[in-house]
Amino acid sequence: MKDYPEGLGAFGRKLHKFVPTMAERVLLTEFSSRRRRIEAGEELVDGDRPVQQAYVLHEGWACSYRQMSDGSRQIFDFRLPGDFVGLMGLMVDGVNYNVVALTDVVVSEVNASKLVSTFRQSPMLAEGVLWSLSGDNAILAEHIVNIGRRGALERTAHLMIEIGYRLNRVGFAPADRYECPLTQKDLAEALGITHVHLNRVLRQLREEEMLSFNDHIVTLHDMPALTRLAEFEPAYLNNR
Amino acid sequence: MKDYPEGLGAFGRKLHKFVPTMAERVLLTEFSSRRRRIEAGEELVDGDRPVQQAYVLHEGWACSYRQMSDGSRQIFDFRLPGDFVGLMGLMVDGVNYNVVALTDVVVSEVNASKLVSTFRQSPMLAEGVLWSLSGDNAILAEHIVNIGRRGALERTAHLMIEIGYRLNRVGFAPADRYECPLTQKDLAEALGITHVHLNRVLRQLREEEMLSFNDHIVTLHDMPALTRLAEFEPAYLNNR
DNA sequence: CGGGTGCTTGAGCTGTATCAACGTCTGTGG
DNA sequence: CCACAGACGTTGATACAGCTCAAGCACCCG
Repeated sequence: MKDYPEGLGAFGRKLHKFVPTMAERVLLTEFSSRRRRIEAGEELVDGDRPVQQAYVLHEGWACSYRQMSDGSRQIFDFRLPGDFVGLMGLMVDGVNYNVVALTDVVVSEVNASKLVSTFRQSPMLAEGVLWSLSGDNAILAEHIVNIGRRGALERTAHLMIEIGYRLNRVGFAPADRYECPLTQKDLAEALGITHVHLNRVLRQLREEEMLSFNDHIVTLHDMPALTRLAEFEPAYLNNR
Repeated sequence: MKDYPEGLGAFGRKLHKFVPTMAERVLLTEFSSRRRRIEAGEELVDGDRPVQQAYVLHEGWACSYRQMSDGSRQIFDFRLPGDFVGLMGLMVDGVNYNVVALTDVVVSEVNASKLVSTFRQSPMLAEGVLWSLSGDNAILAEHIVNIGRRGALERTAHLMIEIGYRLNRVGFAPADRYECPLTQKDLAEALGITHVHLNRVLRQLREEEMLSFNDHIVTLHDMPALTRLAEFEPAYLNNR
């Protein structure tokens, strides 16, 4: 739809604004190189391990979460194609969360020296990285608002719309439908409610013909109604 | 306590790791220049206004919040001395949150061109900005965990400890005591509970002699007990 | 065929919200 | 100097959203 660099996939699509020259193009390509596949269930970032490695996620889903001592966990963000994973780990010694692959994923590794050398070679791309992190920030802030102020129904609708938007933005889904590898338990852990209650919420959303989630397919049947219900405003996803 | 640049205050103290040379020192000083005072109650960032200006906060407290259509609001972060305010606004067209000064504050303005020129002149400082934003990210993630998974008592304890830590880190408070300009309503809006319920929670924390909040002074009477209760782990605040 | 994983539903409980009232302090204007 | 209004904090009574515990169902896979 837009004139972004072809062949760089979701990542290039997201950062296309920061790749004006051929030189930047080459650097960005470097970020997307040496791809490798990681299986569902593997931890991309593990707070208990010392060594930290960041990634660019090209395909598949991951989630950032915090394991609680009582056995429950809180997912605080999903990582979708085009997103950085674990960037923070490069900047600090330790980190107290994990990131796990929810599906098989394809990633490029980003280590600290690659990041630093990119900063030296292209201030423009440094801005791009900052921009990307700002976007993550906005998403986290929105999740706080979602969990802190909205009821379970609105909250669920909001997250489902958000994910749809983010997938659509990087060309991984049409506007009203996407494949969603999450279990109800995963979703509930992201929303701060129990999976039992989420199940009832999903039923209600289905009965009111706003949204369905079956066989790992989410369908947003009635976007206007959903948007109204959740008070969803896409501004924070800083599209283009 | 450490060998950080004197005269740059909280901001220099936070970023001292990224100021190895005199050249960087000068650039950082530039970030702290042209200070001005803004009164309590003024909006530093307003999502409804087009123009966006970022700040370095030198003194005083601010908070980032989202106004909900039903009149309630969710505070998702407090901004304390040494923190950036509204950095994201420089990177995107619009923003859907506000930042308001909770006390009179002293700030330096940071505009987009200053930020970009700094990126060009010092990749090291660019890293510093990235590091700072990573820290904000970690704080937001922790707030999601706090609101999503902890009960009101633990949640309150956690936030109070966090703020104490952050103030202590930039030299604005001893380890177990700080001046806190928040009202119970503000705090409740950050914690995702009502001010009525917060009042009861504070009473309980007081009665169990863990924490008191009177006359705008927070005293952490029993840090070990509080830390245990809230499962507080300071790692995410990436001190030094 | 048996066991695991994920989904669904029911019944009862509880943490937090809501509504309402009152107390205290502070600043303001008569 | 008093009267009053407006913030803020405190407490009680009641309601309800979401939790817990428990069970059963539908798959899928070895």
